[in-house]
Amino acid sequence: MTLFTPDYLCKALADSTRARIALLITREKELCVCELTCALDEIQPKISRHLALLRESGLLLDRRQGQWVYYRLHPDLPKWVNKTLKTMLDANSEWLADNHQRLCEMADRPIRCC
Amino acid sequence: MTLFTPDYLCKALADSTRARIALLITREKELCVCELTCALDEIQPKISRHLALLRESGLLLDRRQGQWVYYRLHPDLPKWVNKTLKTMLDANSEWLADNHQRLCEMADRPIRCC
DNA sequence: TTCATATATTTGAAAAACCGTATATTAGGC
DNA sequence: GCCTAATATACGGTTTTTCAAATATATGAA
Repeated sequence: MTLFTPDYLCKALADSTRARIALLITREKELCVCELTCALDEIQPKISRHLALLRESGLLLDRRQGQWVYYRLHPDLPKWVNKTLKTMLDANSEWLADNHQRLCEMADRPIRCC
Repeated sequence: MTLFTPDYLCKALADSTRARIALLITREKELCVCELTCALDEIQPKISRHLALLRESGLLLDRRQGQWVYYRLHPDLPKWVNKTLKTMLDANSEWLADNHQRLCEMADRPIRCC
């Protein structure tokens, strides 16, 4: 079990790419690597590397479904972490607007079946 | 005016020293450098350096009163930043317990007169 | 002015973070 | 098996962060 402290959480989110990933996932519940790559308009290795950091930090959990790997918030996060993410998301929708729009306009988004 | 984004705030708090300073000040409203130096049990230049970062980031505001310099949260912070700090503080009192105790036991704390 | 206390800044080095590119791995369809 | 798409990791280099130690500045008291 990961011990979340304020500086630990902030270190995980102290990067634009990771903060955007975390908030988009907070909003959408679950996203796969290619959806995030499209939403953030970044190259895939960069997204994967930051996702690995977020997974290793204990913030995200992944599951593979066929070729795709989906990431979601870890279900056992302390309540204050979820609350913090929600607060940040609610107040920063403008900051995420471009990412959200690219996600919505993405062609051939993979279909979740479970 | 500083533009606060989630990653910007998290970068400011992505260090144990700075996170403790920010939360102690959130709790105590205002603290001077020597109080923080005592509460965190760190050398003074280290505290001053991190305070300068927090001030330059727009999170803290300082005022000099005699020999002492007091730091408080910047009054113009976005609401979500205050809310985030409050959430972190409320859920992490245990993490701050030692710092808070050292502050309470500190001898000759400077007296605020204004 | 001289001394002491509180605070800030500079310096130089070590550690950590971040990036793009190249390469591995894994799954699915033929 | 081979090929392709999705994802992960390794490599090498640049930038950023952090630190302790030394020094500078500012205030108040004598």
